Amino acid sequence: MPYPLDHRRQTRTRIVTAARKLFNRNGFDGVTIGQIMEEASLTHGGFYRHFTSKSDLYAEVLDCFFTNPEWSCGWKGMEEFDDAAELAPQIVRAYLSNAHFEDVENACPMVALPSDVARASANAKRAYQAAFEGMVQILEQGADAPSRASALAIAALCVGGMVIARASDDRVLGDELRQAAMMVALKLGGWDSEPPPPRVKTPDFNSADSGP
Amino acid sequence: MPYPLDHRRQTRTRIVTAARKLFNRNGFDGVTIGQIMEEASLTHGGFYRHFTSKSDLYAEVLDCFFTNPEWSCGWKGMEEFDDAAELAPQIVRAYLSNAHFEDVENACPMVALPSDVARASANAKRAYQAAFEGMVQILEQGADAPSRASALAIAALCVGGMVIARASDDRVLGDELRQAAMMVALKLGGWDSEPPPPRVKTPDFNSADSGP
DNA sequence: TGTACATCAGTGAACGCGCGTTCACTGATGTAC
DNA sequence: TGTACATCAGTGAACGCGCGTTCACTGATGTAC
Repeated sequence: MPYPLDHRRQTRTRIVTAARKLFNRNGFDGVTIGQIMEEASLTHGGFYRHFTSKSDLYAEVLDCFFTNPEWSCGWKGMEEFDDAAELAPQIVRAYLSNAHFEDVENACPMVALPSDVARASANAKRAYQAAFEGMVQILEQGADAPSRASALAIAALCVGGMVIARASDDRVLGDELRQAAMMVALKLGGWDSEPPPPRVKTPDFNSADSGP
Repeated sequence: MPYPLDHRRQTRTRIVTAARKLFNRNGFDGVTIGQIMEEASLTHGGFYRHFTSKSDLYAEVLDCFFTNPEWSCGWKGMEEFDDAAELAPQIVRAYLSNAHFEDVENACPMVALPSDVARASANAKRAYQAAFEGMVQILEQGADAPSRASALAIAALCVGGMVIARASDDRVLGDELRQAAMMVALKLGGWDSEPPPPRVKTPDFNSADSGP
């Protein structure tokens, strides 16, 4: 067995990471295998040592992203919250934050890829759905948690607000929309009276660099 | 000036109509010019008599769709409402209805194409934004209309709910989500106490064929 | 009214580029002895 | 410990297909006389 034991696994991970970044920015058809391999510091020929096709990689990217919490923590910035009642409103704030809006490459793929997934395989859709259900589950937890219907609506506000903001030309409208969605979502969850925990800044919609 | 005066215009419209249908179903990269022209009962070579490029057509499709109300009335089914106070809740119901969910080809492109548009030209984004603002404007009108923030949130619930439902694998979750989004949106708008006008059926989420 | 002409929408073959995929080869490293 | 070997990750040239775009040509129809 030549090469170190996890060499293969590491390379595979590098490819998936590169692909996630590029797919997130440009979608499935907007990215070539050559670009992905170059981003992973490899040449395109080696791709098929790790994946059977481009679609195969796509499914794995979605799955990994939606499954692996660490990948989305850049904009979440909330690892330290184990109290569910505190976690839920913080997720809403982070999801609709400037930081998440601006970091396209590391954004949640629920925002970046919905129409791609709607046309993709059942595998891709399952991965998307799993992510959404995971989000709803978190929102439903906690002391005086919102109803299931409210949790679903809050999640739809988060994803919908971001999706529309990204597809709009005018940043001002996008900001206004995200702020409105955040306000309504927090109210729906019953979190509007609680001040945000002091160690995390409230997203500031007037400054481009704010967010967790 | 050979050919009837509006022959050219009619053909152009046929191409745009065919393109709208196909783009809606398969996205920008998932459709070829040959397919579009075939759908319009023409051969691919003639395409460039009407448009300078595929992107050019795409921008026109978005613009037409978002501007031309008649194109989206299949699922709206609400032309007869001129009373704004009645129109707004009816739009919410129709937007999140089974009919709209199932009719992919004639669906609102805000639902079908958000990630495509997010990566497309400023022209495309402007068209998307115009549609969204149009929707918000309708929701803001009427007697005791909701606040601007509520109108934005209601629109985000409509679009977001549909987008997520389309990208999910499980129809049951999609139905539950759309129902929750509808309930919350109607409540937000203050329309939950009013019964729906008798001449239009309330969307029935348990029957596949319901809707206006 | 009828004929010749001009225009231009539409046709379909051809071009050329890019991309997904394949394949013969290289070379790095673990294993056997 | 050192050498020969086997394995397989990675390379890069090549293939072939599909699609956007071009172009010379056809033919339908309005206009001039």
